[in-house]
Amino acid sequence: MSDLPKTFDPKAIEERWYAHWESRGLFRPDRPDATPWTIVMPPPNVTGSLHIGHALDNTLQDVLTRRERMLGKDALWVVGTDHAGIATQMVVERTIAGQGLTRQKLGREAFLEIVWDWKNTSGGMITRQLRRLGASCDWGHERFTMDERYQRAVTYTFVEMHKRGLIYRDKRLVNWDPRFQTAISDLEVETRDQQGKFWTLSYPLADNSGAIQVATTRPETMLADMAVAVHPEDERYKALIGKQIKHPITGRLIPIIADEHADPELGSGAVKITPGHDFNDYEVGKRAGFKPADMLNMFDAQANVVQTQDGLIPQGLLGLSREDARTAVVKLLEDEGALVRVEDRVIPTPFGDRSGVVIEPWLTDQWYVDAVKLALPALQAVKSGDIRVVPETWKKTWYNWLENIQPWCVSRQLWWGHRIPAWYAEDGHVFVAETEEEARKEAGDQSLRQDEDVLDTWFSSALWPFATLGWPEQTEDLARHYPNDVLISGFDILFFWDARMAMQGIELTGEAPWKTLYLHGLVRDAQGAKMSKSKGNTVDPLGLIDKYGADALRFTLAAMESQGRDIKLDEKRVEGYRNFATKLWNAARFLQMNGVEASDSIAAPVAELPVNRWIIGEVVETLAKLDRAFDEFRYDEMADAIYHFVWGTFCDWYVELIKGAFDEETKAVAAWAFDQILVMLHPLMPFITEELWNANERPYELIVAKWPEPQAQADPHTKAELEWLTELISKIRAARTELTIPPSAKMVLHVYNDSVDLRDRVGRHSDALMRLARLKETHFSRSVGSLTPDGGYPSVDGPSITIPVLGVSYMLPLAGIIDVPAEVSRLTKELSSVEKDRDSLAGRLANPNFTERAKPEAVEKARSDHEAKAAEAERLRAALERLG
RNA sequence: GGGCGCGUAGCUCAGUGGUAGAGCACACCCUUCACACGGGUGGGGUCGCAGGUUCAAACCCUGCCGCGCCCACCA
Repeated sequence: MSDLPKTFDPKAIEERWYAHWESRGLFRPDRPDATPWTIVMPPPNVTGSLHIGHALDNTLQDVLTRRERMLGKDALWVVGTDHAGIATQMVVERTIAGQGLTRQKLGREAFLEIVWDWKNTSGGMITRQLRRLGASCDWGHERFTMDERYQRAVTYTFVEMHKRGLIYRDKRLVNWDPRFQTAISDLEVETRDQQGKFWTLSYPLADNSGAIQVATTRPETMLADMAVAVHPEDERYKALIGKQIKHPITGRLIPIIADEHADPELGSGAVKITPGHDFNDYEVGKRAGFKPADMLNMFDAQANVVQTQDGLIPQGLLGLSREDARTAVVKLLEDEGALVRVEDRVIPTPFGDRSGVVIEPWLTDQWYVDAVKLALPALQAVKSGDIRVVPETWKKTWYNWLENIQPWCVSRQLWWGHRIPAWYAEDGHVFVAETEEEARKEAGDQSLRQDEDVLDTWFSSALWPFATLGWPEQTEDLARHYPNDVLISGFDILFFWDARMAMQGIELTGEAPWKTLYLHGLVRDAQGAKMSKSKGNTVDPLGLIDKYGADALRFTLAAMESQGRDIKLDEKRVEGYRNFATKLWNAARFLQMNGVEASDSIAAPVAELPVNRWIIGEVVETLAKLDRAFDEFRYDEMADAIYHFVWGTFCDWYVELIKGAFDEETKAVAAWAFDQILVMLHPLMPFITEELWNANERPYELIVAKWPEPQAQADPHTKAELEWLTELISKIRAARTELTIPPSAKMVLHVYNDSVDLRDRVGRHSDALMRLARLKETHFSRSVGSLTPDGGYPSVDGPSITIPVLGVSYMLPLAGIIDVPAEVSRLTKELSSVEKDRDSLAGRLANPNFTERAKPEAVEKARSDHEAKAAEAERLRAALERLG
C-alpha cells in the first residue's frame, strides 16, 4: 500500500493504466466459457482525428463494454478504421500536389502505393487518441476495411448480390460531383437554399403560328432540351399538344407533349424538358418514350459544355463552364428577344456534402443496389422487435426512410477503395466474378478489362459487424459474436450506415446485425450551435482531457446523454466532474489514513452498527438504480445515481458519521462500500477508480473485477433511523444558520420524548450529533408526547429554538444568545409553509370525489401526510406562543 | 408538403397523473485535523400560451405561438 498524493493528477495515472491494461490483455481476457457479448465501433475514417462526437460515441460504448466485462462476459469491442474513399484520396492528392504531382500523372498503381504508404505512416492517428479516452477495445482484433480478408468479403458480397439480382448496372441520371468527378449517392447530396433567378423564355412554334412560354431556373440546360411539356388538362395548351417547337438557340425541333408533371399553376404552365440534366425531366422523358441512351447530354465530367449527340449546339458555347454557359445562353436569348422576364427567386440547390460544389444530374452507367428489395426485411426486423431501437422515436424515421428508399448507386469514379469485380469483354459483355480468373472462365478467349470504378465506402462498411469476425468464412468468432449485442451510433449516420448494415446483414447472414440499436445525438457548443471547423466553435476532446482528465470528460458526456436530445457541452460541467473525481480521491485518502484497506469480500460484511447497516443498504439501492439505468441505456441516470451516492450519501454523511470511530466493523464496512463505489464507477471513470483500487494490495485489476450483485438487503429500520438522524442534524444546522449562532457556540439539546427507543437512538448517535450539530450535551424530558399536559416545556427556562422532527420536539435553549424576534420570524415562516401544506392536503381530503375515486394508496398517503403536517404545525404554534 | 423533437429556477437539463428536482451560477457563514477542485445554510420557478379530459395535469388530448432537425419538393 502506498500513500496517495494530496491532489489527484489525471495525467500521472491515465497513460500508465492504459498501457498496463493493454499490455496485460485485460481488454479481452481469455474467457472461452463465458457468455459472449459484442459491440463494434463505428470505424472512424483512417484520416480522422478524435473529435468530441467520437468522444461521446466511444464513451457510451466503453461504459457498456466495461460493465459487461465486469459481469464476467467475454466482452468483445471490435475496433478498426475505415478506408474512407473520397476523404483519404483527397488527403493524399493534396499531399502530392505539394510536390507538383497529380494522381493522373502518377497513374493508378503508383498512386495507390502512395495512399498505402500514407495510411501506414500517417493514418490511424485516431486509434492512438481513442486510447487516451480510455476506450477498452480489443486491439488484438483491430481491422481495416481494406485488409486483405475484408477485401475478400466485399468482393464476395458484390458477386453474391449480383448473382441474386440485387446488384445491377444501369444507365440513368446520377448525382454527379463535377469536382471529384464521381457519382455520389442521394444521401451524399445536401440541398441548400440559394438566391437565384427564374427565367421565362419564349419558344417559337415550328409552324410560326406563335410561341409558348416556358420557365426555368437553369437556362443553360436548354441546349439539351428535348420537349416542352404541358398539363394534359390545361385548356390553354390542349390544342398545341403534338406540335413542334423550333428551339431558339439550337434550332432543334422538339415536340410539345402532355405530361402531368407540368403544373398549370406554376409559371406559364409549360415547362421545358431536359431529360439528360434534370431528375423530373428524366422521368417525363422516359414517359414520353425517350430511351436513356438517346437522351441528349451537354456536359462533360467537369460540367463544361460539350456538343450534344445531334451536333446542334453553336460552336461558341462549347467548352464553357456551367456558369459561363448560363450567362452566354441568357445573352443569346436576350438578343433574339426570346427572354420574356427574369425574377429573383430562392432555389433549393443540391451540393456535394464533401466537395461543396453544385451537383450535376448526369447520365452515366453505374452500378446499383436494389435497395427496395433489401429494405423490406430491415423494416420488418424493427417492426417485429428483432432489433430494439433506443430511443424508440427513431423507429418512425427508420420506417419512413426504408419505405421510400431509392436504388443505391454504389460505384464511384475513384481509385482508392474496393475495386468493382466486374470485367468487360470487347463486345460489351460484363462478367462479375471474384477474380479475373473466374471471369475468364466464363468469358472464354475474349480480352477482358476490369471495371475502373470502386465501391461506395458505405457499401463495405455495411459489412463491418460480420466481416470483422471473419465472414464469409464460418469462423468461431462469427458464431460467437454475431449478431452483435448493441450498436451505438449517432443518428447522423442512421441511413448511411446503420440502415445499410441492417439491409446487407440480413441479406447476407440471415440475421439482423445487432439486437439493440442505440442512437445518440450530436454534441453542440454551449450555445447550441453545431460544431464545425469553419465556425471555429469545436471543442477538442484531447484538450479537455489534458485539462480535466479523461474520467471527467467521460463522466460529463455520459451525464449529459439523455435520450433523444443533443448535448450542449459546457466546459463548466467537465470542471464540475473533475471536482467530483477529486472528491472521490480525497475520500480515499481519508479512509486510507484511518486504516481502511481493501475489502476482503465481495459480499457485504455483517454489521451491527446502524450507520454501517445503513450504508450497506444504500450501496444496494444505488446498485439497483445503476442496473436499471444500464438496462434502459439511461446514461444520465447512471451518472446521477453514482454521483449522488458518492458525494451526497457516502462523503457528506457516512464518512462524517464514522469520523473518529473506526472500529473493526466500521473499517470493514467502509472498505467494502468504497470498493463497491470503485466497481460501480469504473465504467464511467476507469482511470481514477483503477488507481484507487490499486492503492491497496489487490489480487486482480479493477477492470476485471466482479460487478456487484445485490446480496445484502436494505434494512428499512436502520434506513428510517439514519433519515431521522440526518434530518435532525440538518434542521439544527439550518436553525443555527438562520439565527446566526456562531459555529463555536456549543448547545444543549433537549429532547421532549423519553421513550426507550428514542433514548437509545440518541445514545447510539450521540457522538455524531455532538460533532455535526455542534452540541455539548443532550437532556431528555419526561413528557411522553411532545408536550406536557399544560402545553409547556417543563425543563427549559427562557427562550429556546424549537425543532420538530418526525413527531418529536427538540429544543435548544439559548439563554443570553438568542435573538427572540429572529426566532419568532423563523418559526412563523416555517409555520406558514407547514400550514400551507397541511391545508392543501386537508382540502383534498375534504373532497369526497378524491377520497372515493382516487387510488386508496394516494388517499392513505394524503391522510398520514396531513396528520404529520398538522402535528408539526401545532408544535410550531406552541413554540411561537412560548416566545410570546 | 411529410415526419421527428424541443420550450420546466439566471444557465444546462432531469422529471411523463398524486404537495416542483439536480448540477452550475448567486447570497451569507466557515482557514472544523480527507478535500476551498472544500464544508454548511439559503434565495430563486404563473413548468411557452389557451382550451379540454380527470377527484387530481409540468405530465394525457386539441389548438396556437416560438425554436431546431430530418426527408421530399416548387420546372
